Amino acid sequence: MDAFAQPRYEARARIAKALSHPTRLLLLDALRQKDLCVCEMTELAGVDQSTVSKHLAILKDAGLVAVAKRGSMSVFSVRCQCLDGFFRCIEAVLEQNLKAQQEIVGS
Amino acid sequence: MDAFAQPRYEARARIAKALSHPTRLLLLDALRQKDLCVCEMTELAGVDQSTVSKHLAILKDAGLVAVAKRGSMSVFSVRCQCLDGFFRCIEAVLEQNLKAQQEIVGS
DNA sequence: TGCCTTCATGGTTATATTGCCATAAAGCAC
DNA sequence: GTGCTTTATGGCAATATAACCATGAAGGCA
Repeated sequence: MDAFAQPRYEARARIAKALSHPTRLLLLDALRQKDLCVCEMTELAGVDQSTVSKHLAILKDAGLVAVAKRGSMSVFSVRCQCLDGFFRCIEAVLEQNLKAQQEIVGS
Repeated sequence: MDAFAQPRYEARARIAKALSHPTRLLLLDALRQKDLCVCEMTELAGVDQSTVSKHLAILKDAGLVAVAKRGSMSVFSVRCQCLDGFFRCIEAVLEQNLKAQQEIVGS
């Protein structure tokens, strides 16, 4: 790989990696509806609060969410509208894979 | 997490995970220009041939690329147009992060 | 046939990720 | 002040990922 291209692809991969865990996708989906604090998301995700906190830190480091302190609570919000494009792409791949599976079964 | 939602998010995450490595992003970018065989991509990526082969297997398992045998060569191609949406999303996040960085420095 | 190219896969090691528990910091109420 | 809530972080164990090397299978050609 080109030495100039490498950091570029690494930066992209860091973003994609933040989007590559089911719990983080769930949290992002929920945050797209409305802003939420950690304890609400802990309930939603059904895993330990520390686990949720770490997932949110990963999303925050990637620049995907923002956090605002409200008293003792941390309220998170999505930081970009562009996630639509990402989710649509994933859905399209899943649909396509499903269709391919059905063709195999049907043949 | 809802027991019904879980497999859904896991399926999404599998696709996203396939997109979360710099070498795989490079390969996909190259394949968006034109179909390529493994040896060409090995040259491009600058890593071991077996490494490229494994990365391609991951992309194939995710349904992101297709492979066609041509003699002793395996020619890969992108399998969905939707990747534009994905890449645009990543670029938007990167741009936004860069802008935020500049604001911090500039303040 | 023999030789070369192309590719996929098993083995191994190093590193990264993920989950929980325990804990500590900070805000709020009393 | 004491408590309770909310959150972030260190520690640790289990698992996953990724790189290389070595090898073997299959195609093409002389």
